[in-house]
Amino acid sequence: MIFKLALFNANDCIKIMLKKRITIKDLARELGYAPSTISRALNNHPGISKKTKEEVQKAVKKLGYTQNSIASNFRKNTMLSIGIIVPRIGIHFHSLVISGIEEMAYMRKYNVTIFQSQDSLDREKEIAKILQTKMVDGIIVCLALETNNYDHFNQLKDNKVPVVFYDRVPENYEASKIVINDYQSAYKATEHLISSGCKRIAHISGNPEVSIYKERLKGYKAALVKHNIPLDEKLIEYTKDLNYDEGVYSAKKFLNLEHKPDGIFCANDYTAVSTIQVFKKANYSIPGDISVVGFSNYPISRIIEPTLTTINDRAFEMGQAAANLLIRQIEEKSEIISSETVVLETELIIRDSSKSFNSHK
Amino acid sequence: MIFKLALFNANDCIKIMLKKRITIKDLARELGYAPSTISRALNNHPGISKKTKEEVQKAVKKLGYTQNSIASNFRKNTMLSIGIIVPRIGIHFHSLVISGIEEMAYMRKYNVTIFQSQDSLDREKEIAKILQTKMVDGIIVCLALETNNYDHFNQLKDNKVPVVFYDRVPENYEASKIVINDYQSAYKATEHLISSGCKRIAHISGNPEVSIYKERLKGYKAALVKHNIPLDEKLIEYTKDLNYDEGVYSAKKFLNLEHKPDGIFCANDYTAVSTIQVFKKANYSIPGDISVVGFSNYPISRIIEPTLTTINDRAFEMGQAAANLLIRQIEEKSEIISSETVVLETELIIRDSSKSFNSHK
DNA sequence: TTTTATTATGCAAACGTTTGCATAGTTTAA
DNA sequence: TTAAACTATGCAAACGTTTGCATAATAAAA
Repeated sequence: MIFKLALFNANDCIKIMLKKRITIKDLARELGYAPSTISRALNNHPGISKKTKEEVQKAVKKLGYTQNSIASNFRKNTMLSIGIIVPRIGIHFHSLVISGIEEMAYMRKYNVTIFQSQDSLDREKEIAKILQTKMVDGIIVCLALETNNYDHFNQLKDNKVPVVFYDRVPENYEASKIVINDYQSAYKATEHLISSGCKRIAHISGNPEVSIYKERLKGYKAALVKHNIPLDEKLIEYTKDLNYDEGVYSAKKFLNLEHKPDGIFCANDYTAVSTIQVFKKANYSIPGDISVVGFSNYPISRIIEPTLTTINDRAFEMGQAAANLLIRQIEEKSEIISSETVVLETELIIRDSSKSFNSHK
Repeated sequence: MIFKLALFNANDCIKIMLKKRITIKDLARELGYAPSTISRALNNHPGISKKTKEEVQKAVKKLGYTQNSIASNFRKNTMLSIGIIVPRIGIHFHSLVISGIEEMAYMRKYNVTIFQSQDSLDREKEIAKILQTKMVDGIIVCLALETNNYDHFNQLKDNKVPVVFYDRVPENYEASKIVINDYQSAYKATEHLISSGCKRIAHISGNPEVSIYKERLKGYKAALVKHNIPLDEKLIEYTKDLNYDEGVYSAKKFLNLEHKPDGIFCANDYTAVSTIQVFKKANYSIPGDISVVGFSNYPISRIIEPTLTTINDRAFEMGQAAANLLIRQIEEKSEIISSETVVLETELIIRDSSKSFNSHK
């Protein structure tokens, strides 16, 4: 033990005994180099000889040096870090997006700090304030349900922190956005119902103040109009946040109509699932009597009986795309942050809750 | 315009024009105070007069100052940040835990940085290396499936970075842990099947090398033994990671047994759901012919028909508890980091996939 | 041999904030 | 009136790393 300790100089001994962190200076003292040389050696700078680099690596192991990345980030004035503001992490869609973001960020050596707005505008503002303190190099946001104005993101813009929005994105606000084409997707879903023989198609909508639900509603209507099917407001149910119970409620209303629908396009899978269950319980056959199409391709859509025809909303890819775009903007460092909108292609996944194109008579 | 600009001094003008960040020094110059005074004013230090604090706040607004928290963290040698290593964010259980962590952390002014190990030991090691560079003040980990040795956490220990494990925790390794009592929970679940009249109870297990699944298996066996029901290895199916398809496979094997089970305890809800579906498809009535109990209380357990009796594994609370314990350890700063294990109480949620205590004859 | 490149290293400042100690000014107590 | 206490502020160092510039040492070219 004494022999082992003798290999260290007095100062290092003290550091080790006090469990102080070993710094570059300690390595410098140990090896008789200047701190700058150590720094360059650690960063594999070309001007440092191979021999020295090896010496340094050996000393790193010996003294147990780990970089103080706060100091490094401070000096380099970059965090290699991106922030996410998400309504709720527990919602499957968002957790998939976050997963995609993390995956892409990790590859590019960035790390990812998450915040939940809990769908509250106030909290979103608070978080925006926290994030503009140079804590992150860029931010990815899905707006809170409550959010109807975007001033709190201006400060970030002013400080040249790039922001990329996804899914619930601000309207009439210059910013980078990653979205799917909700209009087009809803159109596609509705058209699928039409072409599989449905004549009276209902829609369970989210809050139409929120742009994505507004677009889905529009797409639904456009498909009907295109195929000369009259719109009927009784066939549209508006919900607050498209949860399971609201789906039950809406489906029951459809069930009680004198002239019942033979197809329902739901703005998400939760309501689609509850719709299926309500109609099954009322002894309707799906898709025999009524077809149901959802939106999002949640895991449950493959499990519910019948399995649910739905739109794959590409959550994971959305996260990847958001991280990708954000990091590009961070690293561009041009004077003006460019605004770019990426629209991801969705796909209609046809399962058993709707008749397939071929099977309709 | 000129008048407005005249309110700024020359230096500030340059800063603003170049869009350089405003610092404490700029505020100091603007107001004729020392930077230290500004710093104290901003941090609401008692030694600074109210008048000065107000002046400073006014200048902050005027010049648009935001703190450089990298610098601040650097100087204070703390990040107010906790890291999470999680197998996969997209798994609902983990996203709930993360949600709980974020919630607690946010209240305590910490932020949360997430990493996915993708259930890979190598990646877990890599992340541990990244995290020990003083990037975070403490770490919360759920081990990767592959992980069978814990040396990569020793470096963290050496650098006095507290670590709290949850759910999949290391065995025979001194560390803080947040767990549920898997043994007890499985015992409870199995006993419920017994007391609702089942005589032949099967089990779908996860990988029994993983401690939580080993414990669930043990609990299952113990309940049988306690109630004098003979163990039968044919009634136990081992899976790799308890996914839906493995559940289907296992359930079919049970279905093909000459002497079929009348109750199945599944180590998670996915396999329970597939079990229900397999038996339903084979025209078994649930819970009439066979009862099924799951584990985790996933959202799907309330939707599947029949709704699934399961164990509430308290994911959100687990996250809260982990963050709580970790932050306490961070702030204790005692010389030795204490190891503490918190066992959360689970509850059996009885739904329609098993007969209730009262209804069994 | 002298000049010019080339290579390897060191010096010292800088990044923005915080903080222990010092000090000037003011009030209170003796 | 002087000492003591308190208030408000300033000075300067410190945190650990990086980096532009300078320099010493060596090798190559003239």
